[in-house]
Amino acid sequence: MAMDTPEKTQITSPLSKFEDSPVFNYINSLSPIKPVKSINIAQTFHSLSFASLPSVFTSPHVNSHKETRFLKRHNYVDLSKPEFSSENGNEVCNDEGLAVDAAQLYDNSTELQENFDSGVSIRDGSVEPPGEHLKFTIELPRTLKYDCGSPDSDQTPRCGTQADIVSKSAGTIASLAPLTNVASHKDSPEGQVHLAGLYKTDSKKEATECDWENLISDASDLFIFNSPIDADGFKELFQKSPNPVVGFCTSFNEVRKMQIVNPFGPGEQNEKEDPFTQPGETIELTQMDPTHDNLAANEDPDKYIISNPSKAVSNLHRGMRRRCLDFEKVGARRKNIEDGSSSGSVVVQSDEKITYENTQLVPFKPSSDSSRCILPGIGLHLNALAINAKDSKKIKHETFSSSVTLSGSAASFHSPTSGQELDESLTLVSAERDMDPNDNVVPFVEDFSQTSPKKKRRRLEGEAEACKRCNCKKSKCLKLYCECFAAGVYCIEPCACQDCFNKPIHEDTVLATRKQIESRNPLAFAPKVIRSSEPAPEIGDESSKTPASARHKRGCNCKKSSCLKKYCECYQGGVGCSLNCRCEGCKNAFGRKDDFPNLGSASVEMEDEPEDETEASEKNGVDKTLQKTEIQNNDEHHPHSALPTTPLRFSRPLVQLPFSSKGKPPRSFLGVGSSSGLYTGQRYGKQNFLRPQWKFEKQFQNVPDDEIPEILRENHSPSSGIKTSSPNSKRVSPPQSNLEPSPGRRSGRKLILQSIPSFPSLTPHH
DNA sequence: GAGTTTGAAACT
DNA sequence: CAGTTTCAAACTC
Repeated sequence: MAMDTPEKTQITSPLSKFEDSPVFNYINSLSPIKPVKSINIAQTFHSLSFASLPSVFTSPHVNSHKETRFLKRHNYVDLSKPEFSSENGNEVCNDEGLAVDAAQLYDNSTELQENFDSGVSIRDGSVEPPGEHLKFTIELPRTLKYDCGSPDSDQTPRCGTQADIVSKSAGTIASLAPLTNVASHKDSPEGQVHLAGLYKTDSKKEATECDWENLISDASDLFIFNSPIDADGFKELFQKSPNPVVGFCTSFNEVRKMQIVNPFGPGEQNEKEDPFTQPGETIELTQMDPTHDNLAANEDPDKYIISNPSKAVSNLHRGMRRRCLDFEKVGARRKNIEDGSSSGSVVVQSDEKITYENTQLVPFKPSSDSSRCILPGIGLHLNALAINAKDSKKIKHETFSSSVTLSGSAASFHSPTSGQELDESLTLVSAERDMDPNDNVVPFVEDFSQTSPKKKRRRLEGEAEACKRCNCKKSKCLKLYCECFAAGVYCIEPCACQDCFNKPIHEDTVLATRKQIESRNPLAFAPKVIRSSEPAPEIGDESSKTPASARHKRGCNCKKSSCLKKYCECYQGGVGCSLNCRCEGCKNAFGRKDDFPNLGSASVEMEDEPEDETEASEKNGVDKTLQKTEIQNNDEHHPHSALPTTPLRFSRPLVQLPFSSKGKPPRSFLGVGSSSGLYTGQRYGKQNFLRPQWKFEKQFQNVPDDEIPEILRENHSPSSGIKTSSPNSKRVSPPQSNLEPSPGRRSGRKLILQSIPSFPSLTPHH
């Protein structure tokens, strides 16, 4: 179980008002299971690796719901896409689907409310005032845009200009529904533009409301999986919450209802069968001018009340799929396809998700939008992120989303309240971007999907992003040697690999291989870098100060690089070496192994820990030339250097990764992806894998031990991490989804996300 | 861009 | 589990 417990028992510093609010607490207290799932979904890898995910969840429905939610979001985003207006006949399908989804969303929400309160049948939903939902739908994208829109901006998100609440909301939303955003972005780069337009136009006030609504809805979605009771509790808490935002509760309630009420039944229905699905409506949506600010406000909600859950779901999945390699589901999906019965509407109880996806995929492939059609699959998202990160803001945007996605579920689960954190995370994302000097801001408009290989290539070099591009010659991209594979993403165009099997076409092979590898090492696809929470309760105060903010799960084994080059996974991951490392002559700028806090050792020295090698050397009074020797002596000299995590932590953020300009983000970060990510994302996620997770990280950190899987528990104490071992006897630290390669960037933030195990082991049986 | 170095992953 | 080989990224030129 485990994975993440949203519960933050200890929050060192309130990131936001929200956190303090009862609501936040409530959310945190929610069952850990849900978040995990979310995470899995979000992350490329996680989902892949866990065949046993279901075990975590009590019922498949839950999963379905969640996914459904994402899809819906996704759809919303899509609504704003230009495609709707597109003249292209091919798009009709897409548009239709989108429209349907949006309508559905609305419809569902409405229905849910009705049902929830009055027990009215689902269909009654039409009665309800759609306004909010619609608005909400649209708003979401905006919000994201809002926050994420300016990756370039400094630490300060755009939203900074708006009321805090708004920004928070946005942030929260983003975190909560990263998938949706991501998917939308990915699916249609064009859509981003529209979104941007919307964003620009919408009024702050409205945005605020919407944001909250979105936030709530997202949160509710997360919670939905929980029992209705929980939802109620949450609701109550929420209402009690001091939060000034008006209508928040209302929105939340609605959302909650929606989710609870809509257990999927609708999704299962065939589109045609669904009385609510109306082509005409679809058209309306299509016609909508994405650029309009407030569709919700202006538009008649009723128009949108088209519900086609199936499509919505499929859309959702679609978005997810692309980003992540969902090995587990691949098989199922494939089966569905083969069945032929799967006209899309057909629902397979066992894997509703898949079913929907299939449906979705079919219609979309034909789409004129190249971006959509390219890889039916999975993993694209992360790749896309990586690819584009450098080139465009849009990419950044996506990255953000993706990162969120990776951690997303968990994150969202944790805290709706963490708006601030979200903002921060956003900022972080921006920061990451910033890390790479080469990262030129490109207009979101740019369609990354269409980027030429050259561009991608270019990105490769400069990109700090986690894009995974491999150059495998012999491994067929089916071994961990392959960064793409390791990150849980399919290889894509930018890859220069040969004989690549890491493609959707070979998903069965990929899946099988993955399983094989996981059987050998369950943590093989887990994020390599684990960000441990700051304070380790077990450790003394000193230790708590020294959170080895992040450590490589297995530790490195560097012999010649002194952990000063990217050969070193620790260094590459932007983390200091730990006791787990067997490195020789460690000079890791992010933290020397020697400096790694030992229990009991307190050391002041850490404070001095040099951010960069030079500094470190100086501080230590060691001449670089002598460093080697010195390093060896470090243990003796600084045995206690245990230190200082604190100093390290904070100092690190300031430090820029040496490889920032050219370097890719650490693989582990991707994990997002996927594997990284992602519980990740992909992405983290590749990260893009996912990096935005930072904000989530914090939450994870404080999770009580009981709720945290043992694996994760290690994170609490640096020392513990060391103890951890993989089944293979390898030292494995709790997986973490770090999207961010460069902890340094995140200075001062408690972003440490304790990794969420990507593998099944996390499940209850664990 | 080719060649070298490096260390993780895989293999024995 | 240790040692060796394979591999591809990182790095250098």
